[in-house]
Formats: sequence, C-alpha cells, structure tokens
Amino acid sequence: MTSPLRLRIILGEDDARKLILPAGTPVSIEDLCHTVKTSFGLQQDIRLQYQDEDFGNEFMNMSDVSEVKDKGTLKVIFLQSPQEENVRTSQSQATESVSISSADTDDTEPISSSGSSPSSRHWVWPSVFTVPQFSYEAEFELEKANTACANGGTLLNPSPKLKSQILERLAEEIYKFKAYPTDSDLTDVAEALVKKHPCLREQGSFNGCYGWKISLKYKMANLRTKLRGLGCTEVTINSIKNKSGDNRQAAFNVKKPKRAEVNYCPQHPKGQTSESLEQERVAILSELTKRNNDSVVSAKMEKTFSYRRQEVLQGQPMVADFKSRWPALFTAREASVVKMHLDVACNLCFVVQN
DNA sequence: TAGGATATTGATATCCGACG
DNA sequence: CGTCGGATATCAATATCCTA
Repeated sequence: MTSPLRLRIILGEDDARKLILPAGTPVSIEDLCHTVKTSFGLQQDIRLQYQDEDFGNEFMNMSDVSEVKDKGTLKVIFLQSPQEENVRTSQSQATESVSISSADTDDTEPISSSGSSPSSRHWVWPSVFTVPQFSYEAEFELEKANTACANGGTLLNPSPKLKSQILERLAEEIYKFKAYPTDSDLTDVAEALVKKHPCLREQGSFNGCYGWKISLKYKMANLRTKLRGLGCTEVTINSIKNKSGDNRQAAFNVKKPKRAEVNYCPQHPKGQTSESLEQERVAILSELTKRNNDSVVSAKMEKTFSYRRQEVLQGQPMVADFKSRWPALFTAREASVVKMHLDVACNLCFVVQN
C-alpha cells in the first residue's frame, strides 16, 4: 500500500529533479506542494501540473492527489512574480502578510530556477541538496569511474582539473543559496556529491567526504574574495576596508542573512549607483511635500531599497538620523514597508538600546 | 561563564598550465 | 627557458559559537 513514490519534478527549463516520497501518495495536493517546496528550498508559493494521458500527456492543473503516479512527472508553476517576492524580507519574519503593488517591472529578472540573478536570492537552503550537472567532459569521466567503482570498488583520484571543475560548479550552485554556507551546509553538499558519484568517496575519511567539505570551504572563501574584488555588495560589506574604527578585524560582526531571509543585500537596480540613489533619496524629500503623490514616493522608495539596505547594514545608523534621511519610511502609508525592513527596525532598536 | 572548537578576512605560498 | 596568472591551500589574528 505505502510503496514509495518516485517523481520527476520540473522546476524550470533544463532543471528537473528527482523526488522520492517514502510514504507513498501524499494526503493532499497542499501536502505535496509543501513537500516539493521544502525539498528543493523553494521560497515562493507554487502549484503543480501533471501530465494527462487523455490529452497526449500535456500538462494540466492538478485537482486530485490520485493524479500523482509513481515515476510520474510534475511541473512546478510559481505563483508570485519575482518582483513581489523580492520586496519581502522573508515569510518567516513577517508577522502579517503584506501585499505590495509592484511598481515598474522594467528590470525584473525572469525567475528561472537554473539561471537566477546574482543580485537576489529566491531560495532557502534545500532539505536535500541536488548535485548539479557538470560539464560533459567531467560527467563522462565520472560516469566511467563510477562504473569502475561499482565493479571493482576502485575509487577515483580526481585530477586537479576535474576537481577544479567540480568545485567550481558546486560553488556556483551553493552561492545561489548562500554566500556564507555553514559547515553543515557544506557537509550536505559533500555527502550529496559522493552519494551521486561514489567514485569520489574518500578512503580513510570518517564520512567519506570530509576532504570535499574542506575543499568546498576553501572554494567558497576564495569565491567570496573574488566577488569582493568585483564589488559584490553582499560580501564587500564584510571586508576589512568597510569596517569602521575599532572593528577592523576580519571575523568581527560578519553580516549575513538571517534564517530564510530573502533579498538580504541586493545589488542596486541596473544602471543605478550609490550616488544616483542618493539623488533619489533627496528627490523623495521634496516629493513628500507634494499632495496626492503617494505613488511617486512609493516607486522611489522601492527603487532605493538596495541603497537603504546597505546604509543600514554598513552604518548601523542612529534611529533619529535614519528617520530624517528617510522620512517616507515612517509615514502611515509606508508602515507596511517598515515591516519589509523588519531587520532594519531590529537594527535600529539595537542602536537605540545601546 | 570559561574555554575549546570553529569561523572570518586578507595576505601569501604552492602548484600548474599557457604562452612567448 | 622564464614568467604570468589562476586555482587551491595555508597562515595569522581575532570573533563567535557551543558545551559543560
């Protein structure tokens, strides 16, 4: 009765993943959606489509769990636009759900699970890390070694080139979720790697992949260094040069997103710089004096979101200063926006308390 | 709350392949 | 042959987390 269900889940173009439901058919569609979301770390709400035999296996909206078949394929449809998703700090932190009318959608990044924009994150760390496809060359070599491994039990000692390719691709995948993965995150990845490619298992390592974890750690640290050099805000915020006065120590107060926090430290919108956004901030001050001008103010507030975030993360401003710089944030109409800046508020409270 | 384990950045060492 | 650059690895100094 409860034989496990094996499903193919299509998350996007060129991105299909395997999902195993040990308990068999889920109790409800909601239950299944929830499982899919947590398994693959999807932050957005989704619905599912199944392949209907009556219509040449076209994808149709699911209406009943009986449509889920072992070895069936389900397609994930994301419900919210990425713009709306961007604006929320996180679902777990927001105490009330806040609906935002998205202003201009000019620079909306298409949400595709395979090619996400480097400036924003839509995913939380998945409960099961999916090892990505490597280059054709690397996959070929691994497949050959996996076969040899299955037959004779011989492990592969990867060439520096292969190892580098593997680390590079894994780091890219990890970075989609986190710039600062924890030790256990990296253990997840290393374990997933040697599970998918048994030839990469390490002899003499207590869990068979300790070395991979260490290498991934180095890789991520070096990746951050590289991105820091390129001016990626999320990591430059933690560079020594950006630390003030007495805090000039590497490991002091490393800023990273809180649990499940999305869009923690976004890059500025395309074509915008700190200088141009500072001008926008000044413009907001004068726009505020006009009547019936809410939509203009809201649009400019949304546009300057990244700038405000950096101000808070970098400077820990005094609440009075911040309020005088961004009065629109404290008006009744923008009260909901304050919720979206929840950790802004937390930081400010912290400053006030001290 | 003390202290050991582990994490951070940034500088640097080591290795290796590409290139002239 | 030398040297340049990229990738991986190591180090120092320090902060923070975890456990007892």
